[in-house]
Amino acid sequence: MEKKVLLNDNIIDEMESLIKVASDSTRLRIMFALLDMNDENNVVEKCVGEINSEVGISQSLCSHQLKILKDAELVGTRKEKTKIYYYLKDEHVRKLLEVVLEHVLEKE
Amino acid sequence: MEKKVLLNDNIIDEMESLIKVASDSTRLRIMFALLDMNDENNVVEKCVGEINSEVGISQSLCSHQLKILKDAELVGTRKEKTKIYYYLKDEHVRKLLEVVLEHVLEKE
DNA sequence: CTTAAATATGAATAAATGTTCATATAATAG
DNA sequence: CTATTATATGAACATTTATTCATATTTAAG
Repeated sequence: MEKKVLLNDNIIDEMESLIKVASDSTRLRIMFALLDMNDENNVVEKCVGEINSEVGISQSLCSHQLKILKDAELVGTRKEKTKIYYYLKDEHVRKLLEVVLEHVLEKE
Repeated sequence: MEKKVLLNDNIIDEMESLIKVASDSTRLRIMFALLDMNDENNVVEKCVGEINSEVGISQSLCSHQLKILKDAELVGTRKEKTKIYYYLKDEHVRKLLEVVLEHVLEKE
């Protein structure tokens, strides 16, 4: 009953937007590139060039998709000289990727 | 390193498919309708008619979207006379909704 | 067998989305 | 100031997707 009150249209729409951002394979690859080697809770940062070559996509596409991830506040940025470093911003993102990965692996 | 081996294209694609299924407000509403009143780990079942009137969508749309949810194995069905009861099939779905809801509520 | 109730399906349409290409901006080095 | 490197942006296109409408299927009841 309490949950029902919270679940107004606004919240559903925000959930939809957030999940949509995660629902694309290119963006998933980007997020995993930022998750990779993330031992010991260390924050992993990579610049755009590193990301697009690691993921195997064009610079333009990478930049477009990073903008979408940043607008959704799933990644953050840090500027250093000419380079802009991106990192996963939110613990919820990691959990989301974990849950979905588990689900997929379980069905093998 | 171990994770990297697992993350081949197939798995990314399956993750994409799964998240795409969850990334629509109509399907989110349907899933919450099946999650609602789910105290004590009880399984909630509702027939198509109950779902579409509760969610406020047409019978046809509801049926289309339920098919998508079922193909993704996020919901299951049980037949009883002329009615078909749907229920949330997977614990991962609940976790996914939880994580996303938390993320959205935290940003208020 | 006919009718009614519950659900599913197919075609059509409109809207949203991912990707590419060309170009713009910003910052640094020479 | 100019050239170069790194990143961002806008327009265009092709594809996917949600929704509606009309109709089909299934099951039970009379």
